[in-house]
Amino acid sequence: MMSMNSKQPHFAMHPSLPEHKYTTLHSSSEAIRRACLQAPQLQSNIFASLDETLLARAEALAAVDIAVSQGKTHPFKPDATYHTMNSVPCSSNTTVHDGSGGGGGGGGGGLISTSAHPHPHSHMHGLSHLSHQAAMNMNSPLTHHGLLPGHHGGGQGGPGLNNNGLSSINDSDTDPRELEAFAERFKQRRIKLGVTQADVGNALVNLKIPGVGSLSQSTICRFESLTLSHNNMIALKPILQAWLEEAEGAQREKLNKPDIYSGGEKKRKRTSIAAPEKRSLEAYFAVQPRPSSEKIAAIAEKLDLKKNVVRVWFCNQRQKQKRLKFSACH
DNA sequence: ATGCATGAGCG
DNA sequence: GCTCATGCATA
Repeated sequence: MMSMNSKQPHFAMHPSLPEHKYTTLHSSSEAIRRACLQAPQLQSNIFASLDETLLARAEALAAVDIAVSQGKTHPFKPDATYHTMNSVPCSSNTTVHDGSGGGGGGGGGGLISTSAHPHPHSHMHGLSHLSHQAAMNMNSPLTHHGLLPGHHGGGQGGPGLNNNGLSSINDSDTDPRELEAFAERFKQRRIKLGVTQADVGNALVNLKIPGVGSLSQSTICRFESLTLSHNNMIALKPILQAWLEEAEGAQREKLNKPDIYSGGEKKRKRTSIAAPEKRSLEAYFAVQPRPSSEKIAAIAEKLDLKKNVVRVWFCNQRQKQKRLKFSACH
């Protein structure tokens, strides 16, 4: 009985997407590169004054990348993972500077909404505001929701501390290793319960935890695969743990007493950036992860992509890289 | 499982 | 305009 169909319409604003060729090709070499290449700052200035030249060069670089990536396979996955892979030596310096590093500081998250998709735009359901940018400021703003596990702000990891009695976080809760272990346990137990990721997300509402609504399959999946930010992982852990305990408890009950009961709008079109363009973007990104609006416009024009698409791509790329760096260092 | 996108909150 | 948390759509 939870009637909600968590799909609310919500049209993106692409009147007519470029409908590029759909290709799925990932050059995972970037992962490696990113993990090791952690001091792009040095080139910021250069990029600032470069223009066609560098762009062209970046593209040339991209071309090289193509050749390379076509010839071999890489051991790494293209996307960052939270896994503690100690193999990659993190340059002592450039480690995890939280977002504040670049230029845009802030960063809020979604809000903790109730699961009752109130508006036709039911976008953010779940908790969101959880960890926020807790890492940047040691005082996580979300704590005022009582949801976020508090903690110091050391380096990347720290959700602000909050002792509302709601959730006190211990060092172990923020320990990457522990989170990783929990995620693994969570997945196994979830599967044992025969529940899908989507089910979990929707079931969270039933926990009646203040501020906690539902979450999407995507988020549950990312939690299990550790592809969320560290703070996000920390914020979600207690919630998912609560669900797990609840679910297992319910199942036990069911086993004891057999019986009881067992049991529209328009869709947004996803833009797909073709492989060649993607490679170029990656090349640009390697040179300058935070291009100015003008640069973005220039790149967009060169690649025949919408400026906003390029901007968002860079944003997402930065998010990914951040995770990557973090996991690489932990 | 993951790519592209939205939107809150912040500077 | 960015970061961050999160979602829809899709491979």
